[in-house]
Amino acid sequence: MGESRTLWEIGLEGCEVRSLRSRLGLDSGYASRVLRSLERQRLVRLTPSAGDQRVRLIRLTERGVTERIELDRRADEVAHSFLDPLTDRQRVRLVDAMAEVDRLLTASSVAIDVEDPSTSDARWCIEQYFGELDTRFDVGFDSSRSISATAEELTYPAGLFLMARLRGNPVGCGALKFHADSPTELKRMWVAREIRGLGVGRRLLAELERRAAEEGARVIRLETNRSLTEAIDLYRKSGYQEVARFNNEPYADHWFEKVL
Amino acid sequence: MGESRTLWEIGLEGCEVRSLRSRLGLDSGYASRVLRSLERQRLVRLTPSAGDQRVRLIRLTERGVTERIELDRRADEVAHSFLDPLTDRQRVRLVDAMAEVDRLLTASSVAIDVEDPSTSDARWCIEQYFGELDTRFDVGFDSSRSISATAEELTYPAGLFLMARLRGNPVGCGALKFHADSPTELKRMWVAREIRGLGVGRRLLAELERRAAEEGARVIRLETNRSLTEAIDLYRKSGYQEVARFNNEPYADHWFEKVL
DNA sequence: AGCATTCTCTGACTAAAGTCAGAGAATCGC
DNA sequence: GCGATTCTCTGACTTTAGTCAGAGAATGCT
Repeated sequence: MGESRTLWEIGLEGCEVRSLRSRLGLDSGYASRVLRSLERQRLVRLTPSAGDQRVRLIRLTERGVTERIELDRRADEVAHSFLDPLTDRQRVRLVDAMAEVDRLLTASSVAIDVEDPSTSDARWCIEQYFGELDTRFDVGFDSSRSISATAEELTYPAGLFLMARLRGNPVGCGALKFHADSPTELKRMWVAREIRGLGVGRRLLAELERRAAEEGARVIRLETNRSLTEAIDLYRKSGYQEVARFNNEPYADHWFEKVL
Repeated sequence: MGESRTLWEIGLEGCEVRSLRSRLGLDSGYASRVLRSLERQRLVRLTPSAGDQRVRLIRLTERGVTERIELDRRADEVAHSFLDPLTDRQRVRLVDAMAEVDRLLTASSVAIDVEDPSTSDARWCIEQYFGELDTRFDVGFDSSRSISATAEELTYPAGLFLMARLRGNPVGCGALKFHADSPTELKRMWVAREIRGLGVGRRLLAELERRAAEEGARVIRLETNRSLTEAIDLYRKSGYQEVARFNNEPYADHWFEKVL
């Protein structure tokens, strides 16, 4: 039943009831009853949160932890009952094929859409992007020294901001800055490390190009740092040609452009 | 709901209600209500069977066929929604990986057990085996000219009969004939064409050897025809050595034996 | 301070997918 | 011919997994 799933989702550290509810997508009334039933079985303990008296914290009791371990064990048993009749080679092939299916279904679940660059999710993406630049550039990265791409500059009609989401969670972004008298600029291309290699960067780039073309852009250009090798590979494979420096971005080593 | 599943399982040719029920594993009362609901929607027509007035035949009406096609279309749509965001290469990889998972899970669902060689399922397997020999041997195959391996000879303690089943359906067999003064003989190795290449032959052979050893056999031997190349490969790979003719089976070209 | 909002809980209700027992009609086995 | 079995149907009941409306307490906003 759903109680097992809930027990499992609580985790060994416990959590707030509201976060549990939103993670499992449960109705508040339903969640309340499920948790009370777990409490009656002495599998969990509910306590009011210290900070906010409305919020309830839920933790597994010792019995709850035992039960959770038992659930894991039974899941393992099912897995073994599938693997048991197979040879070692077949097991490896099964595990590999399932991982491949999982990867590709994950890839296909990533949705890309225009979003407002000023939302907290969008700002979170951009922070991740800056953080990654800071660790990868030899000299670190300070966004105030770099050419600007503010939320206003990336909001239509000045520009646009694309976000990639996996089951609701932001996992990538990319943006355009339109200019009246010069080519459209590509900015803020970032893909979360966990889902790299699934073609999300390629999809973001293709979608940005499609939308740039829709806005009448003939040429897209961008600058990038030599440490961002995957990005540079992607640009080259997507038809971008290296061109002479066209701006004075202090962190850039390469300038690319593509005629749409 | 389950009605769609039922509608789909009826098939375009219709079927008997009892076979539908056993295929879907439905309770008779529940099935009755589901089918009546489909009948009320004019998706199926129920008629008494000509032969047996207890049995009811179910057929899709024209509306039912349309509905079934619509169900297929919607399933296709879901499949497309998964494939749409992927590149052609990713699609090929997804389809391949899913087929691999399916193959390996099928392999792992095959259960091998000792069964009575006189049941109709066992006789069916042996007929399939004879049928295959008849088409593959240059001179055809007439079991009455071949060395016997009757149900009695393959029943413990004279011998034993293993059957491989996939979700209840027989898909392979293999047998042993024990002898007081000569090596145990291996007979009736057959695997249904649909599930070849999944390692079922190898498992049957390993299980026969294990049980032979359990009965105290030190050596297993067998004869086979040159046209049965997969079987010969399997025997060689499993450690069987070709030996001189040890019986006068008219259909045999090769004689093998393995010391356990 | 006071109104809106958030979080949780309770009670009432619902839909889907069954299970179970028993009955009636037809057929089988001897 | 007749008792046992098979097939189907009906009515009563259950379980699972919820939804919905509203209430109460705590907190946030201004």
